[in-house]
Amino acid sequence: MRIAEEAAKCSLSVDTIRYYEKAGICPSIERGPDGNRRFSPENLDWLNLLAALRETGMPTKKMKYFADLYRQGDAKAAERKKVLKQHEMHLDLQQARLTKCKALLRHKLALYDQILGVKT
Amino acid sequence: MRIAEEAAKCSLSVDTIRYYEKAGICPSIERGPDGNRRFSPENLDWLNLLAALRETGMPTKKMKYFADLYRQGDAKAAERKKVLKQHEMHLDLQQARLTKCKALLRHKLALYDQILGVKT
DNA sequence: TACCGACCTAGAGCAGCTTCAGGTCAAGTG
DNA sequence: CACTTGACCTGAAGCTGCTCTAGGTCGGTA
Repeated sequence: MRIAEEAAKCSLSVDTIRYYEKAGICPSIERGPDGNRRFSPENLDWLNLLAALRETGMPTKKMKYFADLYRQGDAKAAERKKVLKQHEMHLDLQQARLTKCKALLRHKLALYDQILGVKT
Repeated sequence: MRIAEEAAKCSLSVDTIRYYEKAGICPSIERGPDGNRRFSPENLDWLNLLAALRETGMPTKKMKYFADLYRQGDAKAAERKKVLKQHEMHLDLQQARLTKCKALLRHKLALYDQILGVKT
């Protein structure tokens, strides 16, 4: 009786967590004698990271690649870092999109203000 | 012999444009006597807006709703404005996610620097 | 006339969840 | 002690939003 809480904590749905584990997108999660998942702090750290990566547009394929590197241990730490670095750059791209969209919306909304009169 | 260029201009794929038109997500696009689409400035303006909205996470259902309002004319202008306003707020949410992810990545990258030594 | 490139449509395929059907188990209730 | 309830489990089907494929049309060049 844990998964619902933990899911909420890291802003993933219960189903998404199960899906991620099954697909190897996150490292596998220990089970109790009842067959239910027992989340370790490490698990939570992972899920938190994955949630953040997903929310900012990382494809699951890349997340899986990252998880695969993790399973291969410290030898692959440098490569893992590279994946994160890459995503950091991707964030800038998204930032640009956000800014562009914001400007466009402001423009459109100004037009609506003209049409509608500035009541709202 | 137009769609490929126009698609590139508004950063949508040719297939996406066709899909949007067919699904009523954008207003329909005029055809020449050859059956090919002839994009009006208005069409381009729409596609540009849709591209920006999509890139920042608006679901197609909402885009379609917006297009439906447009087809209903000026009477629905206020409602259309509301949709855009709503998305403007959604942008802030995304901004927060971006910022949070950025902080998390910085933290993780710092840890990797410790493990790997600061070579990179 | 034959081919090439850019367009067209309908429909299949794919990613990333999300929902559903059917089942287990532990705890509380009459 | 049987029974219900609630949180978990699994495998598989369903949904969204494209993306790709197959098969075809049309206008221009060799």
